[in-house]
Amino acid sequence: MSPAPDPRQRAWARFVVAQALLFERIEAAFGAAGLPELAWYDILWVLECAEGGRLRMHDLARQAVVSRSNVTRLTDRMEKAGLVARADCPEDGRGTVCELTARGRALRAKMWSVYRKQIDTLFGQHLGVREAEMISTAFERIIDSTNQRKST
Amino acid sequence: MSPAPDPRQRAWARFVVAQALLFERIEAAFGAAGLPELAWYDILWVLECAEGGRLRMHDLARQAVVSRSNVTRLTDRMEKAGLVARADCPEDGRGTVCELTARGRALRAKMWSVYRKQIDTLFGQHLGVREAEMISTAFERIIDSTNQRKST
DNA sequence: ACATTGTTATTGCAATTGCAACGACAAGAT
DNA sequence: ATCTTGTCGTTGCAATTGCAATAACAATGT
Repeated sequence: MSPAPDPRQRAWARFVVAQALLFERIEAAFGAAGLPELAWYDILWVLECAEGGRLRMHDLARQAVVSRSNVTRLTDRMEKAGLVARADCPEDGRGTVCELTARGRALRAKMWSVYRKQIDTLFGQHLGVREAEMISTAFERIIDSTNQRKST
Repeated sequence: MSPAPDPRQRAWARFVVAQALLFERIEAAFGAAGLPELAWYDILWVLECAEGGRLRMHDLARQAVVSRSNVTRLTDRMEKAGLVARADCPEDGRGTVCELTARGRALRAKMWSVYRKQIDTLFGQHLGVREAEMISTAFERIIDSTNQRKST
């Protein structure tokens, strides 16, 4: 899919390559700074956005776009590192809530300083404001369309 | 990074989420059709684009945006499946060339029919032509910028 | 109350990946 | 020719991931 004739397929091709290259660079930057991988950042960020810094595993998985079993292993390791804490859910005997710790918040802030620089250098630097806004709205449409299969 | 104030950071946030969701769906579609994973498609496509359907491992890894060791394992499995064939490189005693087989071409075509539908449904469907063109050029700039560190 | 069905989080296991180290060869200097 | 230095492709090993199966509980209907 290199000389794709259709502009939409062409856009997809660039999207795929850019994605691979950028994540590679970002992971390298985290590694060079002695910080954990991007997946941990995502978990920390989703938790920090949540009411009370806590979320049930199911919701955490969905919002971080990670498989159910994967979020279990991920939070296992993060709990060992003292970044999150798990506790039984009082409203649902099956459930578990995952809560951000102070240490988790601190690490996310530290990771963000590295992440932000990378996003700017590798991505934002090459976009005009109008372009960035267009990409936001377009991708938001795309994201919403994948979730439309349960509402109504 | 949800209510990101900066439009570029907002664009990045959507980019990350869309990427995860779309790849998840596409892999699921391949799996449901009894086809291999997307990584195999990428390798097949890069080879098919190459002169003579053959490429040295190093170039294959770079063009498919895969680590060196990973392309070795990937082509190991694909060779066992009869999709590619490896041979020593005549011009360089260290090198290995990886060549697409007829079976490999056939599988790529079959995978494309599934892949194409997914790209259209999940991605292209939600973009205007102007938007698609803008995304293509913007991401091309981004891709090019990551490679600029060796020329000159 | 009870049985049935669905959901939640976890785990075992196999498969995949990244990282560092390796052997084989090429390229350039002396 | 020899010696260093760098590159190519592969592999061992540890870590990570996906998939299917599981136990525990919720929700619904009878």
